[in-house]
Amino acid sequence: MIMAQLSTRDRVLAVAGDLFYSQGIRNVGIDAVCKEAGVTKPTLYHHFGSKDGLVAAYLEDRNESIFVNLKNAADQTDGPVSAKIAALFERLAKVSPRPSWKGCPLLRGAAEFANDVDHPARKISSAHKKRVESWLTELLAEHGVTAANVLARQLTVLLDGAVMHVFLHGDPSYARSSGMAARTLVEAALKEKPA
Amino acid sequence: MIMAQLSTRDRVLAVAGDLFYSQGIRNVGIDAVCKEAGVTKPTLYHHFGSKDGLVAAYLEDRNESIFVNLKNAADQTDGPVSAKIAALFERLAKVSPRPSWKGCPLLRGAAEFANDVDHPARKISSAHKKRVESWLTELLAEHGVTAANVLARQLTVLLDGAVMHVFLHGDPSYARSSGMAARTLVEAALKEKPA
DNA sequence: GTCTATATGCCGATAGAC
DNA sequence: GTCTATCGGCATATAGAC
Repeated sequence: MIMAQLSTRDRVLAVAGDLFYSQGIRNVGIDAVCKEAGVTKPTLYHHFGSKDGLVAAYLEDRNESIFVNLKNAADQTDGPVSAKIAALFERLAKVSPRPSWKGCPLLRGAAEFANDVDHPARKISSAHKKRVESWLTELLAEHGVTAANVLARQLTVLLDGAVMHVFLHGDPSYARSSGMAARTLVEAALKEKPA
Repeated sequence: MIMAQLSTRDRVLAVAGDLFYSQGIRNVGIDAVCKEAGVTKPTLYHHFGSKDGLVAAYLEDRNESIFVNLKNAADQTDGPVSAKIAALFERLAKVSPRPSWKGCPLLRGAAEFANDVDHPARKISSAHKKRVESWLTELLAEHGVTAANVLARQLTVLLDGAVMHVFLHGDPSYARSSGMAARTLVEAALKEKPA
């Protein structure tokens, strides 16, 4: 990561993001973030207010980048909707073998704060998944799927299940198996009432 | 929980399980477990060796009870395989609204220790999901599904995706939507080569 | 906006007695 | 098998100077 040109705030956020994602949010202390970013604690607290504030900024950042990546994967795939959907799973299969890949930061964040429904991590994670679901609903509807909202839910659930299992077993083949299931679901929905 | 008749070890384990599940493993200290169980730290360490040892015992315990519950849900449902599979999702919809329900302890445990592939929590969680997958493979094969192993993977992934999303949004309807998808997948597999 | 220095409390784990 | 007492370390957060 080239950070020389970043503002202090952005540099701290970038470092925190790396550490939170690779080590787990609750497993990373403010001290470690400060040390790695080359700032002192009062500076960090000046910009983010609290650790929860820093966590929220981190997850909002991932929310945005992941959403953009998903959209790009679909947009850059030609062919029927089923191919666009399959591309999301193919992207998972392609990205997950990287040593730094450790699952979905939003899902993991929500799991780490299971004790507190009102924690920012929970709210941001839920909103992110709803956002993906809404986007998929639009995409499917545009391509003539009736009851697009139901199928969008099913595919979002399937995709996150795939993420969890690829992570759990360290095996990207779960992404491809799940991608085949996604294809089946899309095609079954199209048969109900063809476009 | 009635614990008067339990051995010290089992009482500590029961208390630790409640706390780990409701508060998150990393968020619960040894002190809290000891206080709640009415023992001192050396006693806990005598029985479990370390916090990781206690965590492993907790997750092994949940592995067993969850697996039994899933099997029971399928066994107690009559009709075609698709109905037995749908029953797993129906069980999720039924159980998840309880205030104490906070998702899958194995998935959450794995997420909490994302930084360490060799942590007992990771191994136990992975083994548990493989166990469910193997059981489903058998169940599907017995009912005439060809390529039962592929379908078992897809259904396991879908089920855990449903668990995560029901948890994330606090909305059991994700279980029913996913159950419908599971039905579709099973029926599509049976059409490939009917029993 | 960034620093030095520190408050305050909880963490996992253990020595040694009985 | 269970206790009292305690170790050393790290957690989040802040007071006050510049």
